[in-house]
Order: sequence, then structure tokens, then C-alpha cells
Amino acid sequence: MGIKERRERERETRRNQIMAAAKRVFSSKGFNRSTMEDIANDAELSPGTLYLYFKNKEELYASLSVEALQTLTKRLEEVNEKNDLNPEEKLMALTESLYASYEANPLTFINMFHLQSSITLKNLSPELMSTIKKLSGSTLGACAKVFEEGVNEGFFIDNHPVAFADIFWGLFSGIVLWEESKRIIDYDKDYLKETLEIAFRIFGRGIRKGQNS
Amino acid sequence: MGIKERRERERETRRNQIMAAAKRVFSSKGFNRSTMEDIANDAELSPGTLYLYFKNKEELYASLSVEALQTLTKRLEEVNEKNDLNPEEKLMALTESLYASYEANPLTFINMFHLQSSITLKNLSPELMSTIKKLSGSTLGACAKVFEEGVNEGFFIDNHPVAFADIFWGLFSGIVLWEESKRIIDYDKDYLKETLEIAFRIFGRGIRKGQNS
Amino acid sequence: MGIKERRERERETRRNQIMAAAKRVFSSKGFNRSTMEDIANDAELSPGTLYLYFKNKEELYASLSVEALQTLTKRLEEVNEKNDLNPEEKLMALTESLYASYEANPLTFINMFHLQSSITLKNLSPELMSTIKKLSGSTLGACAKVFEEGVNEGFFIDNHPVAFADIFWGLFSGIVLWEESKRIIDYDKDYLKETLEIAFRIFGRGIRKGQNS
Amino acid sequence: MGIKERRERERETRRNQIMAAAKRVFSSKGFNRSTMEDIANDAELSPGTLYLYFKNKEELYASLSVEALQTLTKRLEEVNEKNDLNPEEKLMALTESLYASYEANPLTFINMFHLQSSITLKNLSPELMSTIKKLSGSTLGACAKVFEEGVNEGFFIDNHPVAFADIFWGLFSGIVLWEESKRIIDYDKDYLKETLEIAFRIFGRGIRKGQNS
DNA sequence: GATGAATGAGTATTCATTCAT
DNA sequence: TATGAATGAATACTCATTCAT
Repeated sequence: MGIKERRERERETRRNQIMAAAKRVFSSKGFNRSTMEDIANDAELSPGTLYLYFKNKEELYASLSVEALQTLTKRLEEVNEKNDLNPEEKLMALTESLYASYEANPLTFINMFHLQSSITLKNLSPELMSTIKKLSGSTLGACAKVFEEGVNEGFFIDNHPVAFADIFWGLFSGIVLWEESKRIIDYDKDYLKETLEIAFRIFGRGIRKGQNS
Repeated sequence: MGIKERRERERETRRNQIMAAAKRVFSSKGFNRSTMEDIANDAELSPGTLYLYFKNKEELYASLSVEALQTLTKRLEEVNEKNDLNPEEKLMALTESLYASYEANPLTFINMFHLQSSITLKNLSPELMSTIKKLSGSTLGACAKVFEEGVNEGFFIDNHPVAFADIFWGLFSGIVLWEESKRIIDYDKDYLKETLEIAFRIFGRGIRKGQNS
Repeated sequence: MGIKERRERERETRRNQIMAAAKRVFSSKGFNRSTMEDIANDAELSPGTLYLYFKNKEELYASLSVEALQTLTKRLEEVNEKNDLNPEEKLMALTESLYASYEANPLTFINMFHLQSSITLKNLSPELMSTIKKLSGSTLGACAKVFEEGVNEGFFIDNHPVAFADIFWGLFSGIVLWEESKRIIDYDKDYLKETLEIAFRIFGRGIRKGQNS
Repeated sequence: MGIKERRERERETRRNQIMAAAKRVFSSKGFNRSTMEDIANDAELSPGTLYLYFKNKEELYASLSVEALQTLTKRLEEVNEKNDLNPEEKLMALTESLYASYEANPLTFINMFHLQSSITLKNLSPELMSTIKKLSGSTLGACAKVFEEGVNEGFFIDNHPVAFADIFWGLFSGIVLWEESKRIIDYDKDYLKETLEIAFRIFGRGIRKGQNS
């Protein structure tokens, strides 16, 4: 059993080693221009070894997004557990968590958005697909919970509370992608953080109760 | 002269014929899985002919987004020219224009979002790049004008009017991509229109003046 | 008949126009990298027109060598007709003719050598092949005549007079090709003329009679 | 270490296997009409494997000439090391070495001449280019040494000993190419060996001292 | 488990040639 | 004659994946 555990731990280490390399390579070249050999070289392993840990290139790629989603979900759930915050404060914390996750790993984060809306998604193994589905649900659920609470406690308007989480998430990802594209086009400006702050302030204002709408 | 003009018209027709085929093929298979031969077959032309009208696969792909951007820009500018609408009504009209463009060609529209935030952008010819840059600017400019007007006329809050257009655009694209990904994951639900309506109502509420913020 | 003649003359003009363009293009890019469109552009004609005057790309290419061979043959025969020169003087004149032809059109001249020893030769039309064969024969014949005369008149040794022409021609083309390759490798030196002079002096010395061999 | 050595040896074997196939295919079809698939089939390997050993088609082609040059250089240097021969005997040995190399591999030898005077040369990798340059220098150097020695020891005339090697080499390659072209044109005759013998006898006579020039 | 040599299917692109006008 | 748009066959090269060691 001790041996089995050690094996398991070693296996996990190797997996992480590969994912770290994949993250670097995919981030710098994008999915198509990255080759399995590039990743193997970066990980100081042979190409064949990658296939002992990941079924194929797509699953390796998707696993990075899964990892990012996991971290994010965990952070969002932690926000929910902070019972000393009122809904409005939780909304701020949610926003900060999203941004922190983005900052920790901008490119993987962006890829995650792409993954979610692409044909790639259709080619994953059922298991991975299911994992993504579940994580995606958790992430959204964590957000939704904040909004439901806010509606119930009379902080937020109650027109359509179920859609708030979608809008919150869409607002964030849309602005990140859009600002990134402007950065590519203009090469220099970077208003992302500022824009996000304004966006979420407007969003908060839009859903806060006690305003004449 | 008459001949020259006819040639030009024929050339334009052929170009459109190719783009229509490309739109169908790219939409159903995505960029990577679509081959130039697929597109040629769909257009009932030979592969070689495609290269008489488009420098390479990437430029053909990008030209679809350019077309979508052009249509969109035109629509948004038309909204601005409607002098009988007040800023709040213009905001509604803007929203409707975006949605109409999306509905007319969902997949090209989504690809346009992807194009804007991807490595692809870096490999286009300078001319096409410049076109995209200009169109992108026009689109944003048309939105910005509505918001500036709204602030000047006292309809909208004036915290950061310049960012409103970015947020407006990001909000739309983010929700579209996100809802699309949920549709892929869940296969059946389609709340997009509803979610967008709520989103823009919240956004309008958030930037409308005369509310205690 | 006057019309027919004019037609013929026009046809000849157009042919020359194409060959001049082909000479320029092939010289700068080599056979493979030159396209029929390149040549058509240079000639300010359309690609289709080229095929009204030349069966295909290879024949167009070969026709340049034919032209060079024709000029050369003519010059060599003129040498033979100079009855006031003795064999040794004729040999000098022969050498000068070869060099003059080379200088007038170095690259076509070099291509001619390549043509003569390549697989290309096998793909020509029988007519063109026959023309080349005949011209090649004339060229060599003109040289051979000088050597025969020289042997008969007791100027040159008579070991194997028939081979002298071959050696003479091979000596020239070999040195030209070799010096050209050295120029490509070293980029700067150009000893061609000097080397050729020495070579032919040695050759003359080698075949002159009255030396203890 | 034993493993590493074996790997290296296997690698070398495979490289030779490919080069042998390439030699056969290029010899029968020429560079342009030979495809990488042809060569792969001949070598009983897959096309992809060829690229593990050669960067591209041109480098594979050039490597054949390099091999021929290497063999030749080695032979010529061996001639120089034969201290029991006088310069005139060395000249004969040089001639025989050239011819032996040609006979061992006529078509590769001819290609080598073509390579040296063509546009191809410009598209090789710097390393290969440098190798060719160096080998080319060695070959010529080996010849030059014989002539210098001959001049110093009073066997050969001393007009321009430095050019003798160039002429010697040019004489050989020119005659080979020229006789080959005549063989293509006439299909049957083969006077090459005979012509070469006469040529070198004349050359030897031309540079031998003690003759009234 | 780990390797890395070998595979071979897959495809963008070119360009000589044709032919309707 | 001249055009030039259209053709479509031909091919070098890549790279995800496998498997013998």
C-alpha cells in the first residue's frame, strides 16, 4: 500500500510536470502551432511518455483548462463560505477572485474561454467532457448562490436572479477577450483592470435594489 | 470601360461565391478541419481558383470576419443617425442591431470574436490587419458615440463614459460565447436571447443617471 | 504574298520579344523558379500567347540555347573562312570567338552547357532535338576543320586530330562552369579570362608540332 | 556508452541506406522528376523518415555530391603522399584518380558538376555550403600541390602554375559533360575514356618544360 | 515505466497548360 | 491572334501517434 501510494504520488508529479510544460508551450504558440515534441522537450521527457499520461493532444490541452476551472471553483466557493460578508461584499469578493485567477495565469484562462465555445469541446473523451461539465456547473453555481442570497436578503432586484450568474461570468470573459484583442491590435494599451472595475461597478449598480428602475 | 467594369463585377461575384462556400464549410467544421478542397468543392470551383481571389487559407477565413464586421459597423452607424431617438432608445437600438447581426450569421459572428482574440491575428497580411483595425475602431466608435451623447444629455452617469462602449461590446460577446458553450455542453437549452435582454436591461440600469450610486 | 511576308515578319518579332523576356527571366531565376507567368509579364503579353509561339516551357528554354548555338556556329565558321590566317592564328581566333559569345550572354551560354548534359534534352520535340544535334555538329565541325588543317599543314601533331575539337570545346566549357562555381562559393574573385588564356596557350603548346614529346 | 555508440552506428547505416536510394532515384530521373516518395519507396522507408536524416530534398541531393567530393579528395591526397613518384607520374596518377572516381559513380559525379555551377548552391544550409566550400578547396589544393612541386622541381613550366589546377579540373569536367551530351544526342558512341587520355596527354605536353614555346 | 525512431496519412499551395471569349 | 480566368494534377513536408526495445 505504501508502495502503491508512492507510485501514485510519482505519477501525479509526472503529470504535473507535463502540464506545466504544456502550459508554457501552448501559451507561447497556441494549440495548433505547438507540437507534442515541443512539449516533450520542454518537459525533458520523450514524446512517447506524454501518451502514458494523456490520451492525446486535445485532452492534454483540455486538462489545462480543467485545472484552471478547478482553482477558480475553489476560490469562488470560498467566497460563499465567508459568512461575515453581506451579498454586496460577496459580489466584490467574487469579482476579485475572478481577476486573481486570471492574473495568475492569463493565457490558460483565455484558452479556457476559447475551449468552452469551440468545436474542440466536441472531440473530448466522455470522462473529461463530464468533468468539465461538472466544474462548469460548480463555478456557475457558486456565483448563482451569491446572487440568490442577495435577492433573498433584499439586496438585489429579483427580476431574473437565475441569469445573473451567466451575465456575471459572460461580462468578465467578454471583457477579457475584447481587451486582449485590442492589445494585439494596438500593441500597447492595457486598460483591462480598469475596465473590469467599472464594468462590475455598473453591474452591481444595475442589480442593486432600491433604485428606481 | 464597359468591359473593365463587367470584369470587376464578375470578379466580385466570384469572390462572394467563394466566401459563401467558405462560410458554410468553416461553420460546420471549424478552421482546422476545413480543407481548401472542401471549400472549392462547395463552391464548385477548383482549388487553384481560390488562390486567385485569396492569398491563403487564413486570409480567406479572416475575410469572413471582415465582412461580418462591415455589416455590423454599418448597422451601428445607422443607429447613430436616427436623430429622433433619445440616448436610452439608441442604446436599445444598439442592442437590437448587435443581436440582429448575430442572428443573421451566428457562426461567423462567433468566429469573429475568436479571431479578435487569437494568435491568428498575428499572421494576417498588413492590409487585412489594417482593415480589421479600422473596422474595429469604427464599431467601437459608433457605440461610444451613443454613450457620450447620453452622458452629455444627462441620461447616463459620467464616471467613465469612454469605457461604456468596451463594456457593452464585451458584455455581448461574452454572453454569446458563454451561452454557446453551455449549449454544446448541455446540447439543448437556448436562453441566449433572454439572457441578453436581461443583461442589457441591467447594464442600462447601471449607467442610467438619477439613481443613488 | 506581301501580306504573308508581313505576317511572317510580325510573327518573328513576337517570337523574339518572348525569347528576350525568357532570357532575362531564366537568367535571373533559373529554369525551375521561373514561371511562364513571369515570362509573360516581362514580355508584356498574356501567358496564353506564349503557347502560340512555343509548344511548352522546355522548348522555350531550349530555343534560347539554340539561338546561342547559332550565333556561335556562325562566328566559328567565319573564322574558318579567313584564308589569310595560318592554323595557329585560327586557333587563337577560335578561342576569341568562344569568349566573345560567352561575354555577350554569359548566363544563356552557361545554360547551354547545362542543357547539353542534362535530362532535359530527353524531353524535347524531335524537331528541336534534331536542330540542336545539327547545330552541335556544325559547331564542332568548324573547330575540327581548323585542327585538321593544322595537322595537314604540319602545324599540329597528328596523334588524334579528331579529338582536338572535343577537347577544345570541353576545355572551354569546363573552365567556364568551374570558375563560375568558384565565384558563387567565394562571391568575389573572377579569374575567368585569365584562366582561359593560360588554358588555351597550354593547349596550343600541347598540340603544336616540333616539340620533343 | 555502448548504447550510444550503437545508436550512432545505426544512424549512420540508415543515412547511407537513404543516400543509396537517393543516388539511384536521382540518377534515373534527375532532381526535379524525383519525388521524396520515390526515394522513400526505394529505401523501403516512409517519407517522414527521410526528414529525420535530411532537412529537405535539396540537402539530400547535395549530400550525394559531398560524398563524391569526399571520396575524390581522399584519392587525390593519396596521390600526393606517394613520394616515390615524380611530378609527371603524379600527374598521370591524378588523372587516373579522377577517372576512377567518375567511373565508380558516373551520374553522381556529373550531378556534382551541375551542383557546383547552379542556383541550387544558393539555397543550401550554411553548414552544408561550408562543407562543400572546404572540400572543393581541398580537392583543388591537392591538384595544385602536384603542379607546384612539378614547377619547383623543374618538370613543368612556371608561367602560371597557380592556374594549372583549375585548368586540370575544368578540362576533366568539361570533357565529361560534353561527351555525355554527345552520347545523349547520338545515343551510342562512347569515346570518353579515349578523349580524356588524349586531353591529358596534350595538357601534360603543354606544361612540360624543355619544349620550345 | 520510459524511450525515441519510425510511421504515413493528411493538405496547403503552385503553376504549366487550356479554352471560351 | 490575343487574352487571362480557370483548371487540377502533382508534391514537399509535418506531426500525432505507435511500438519494439
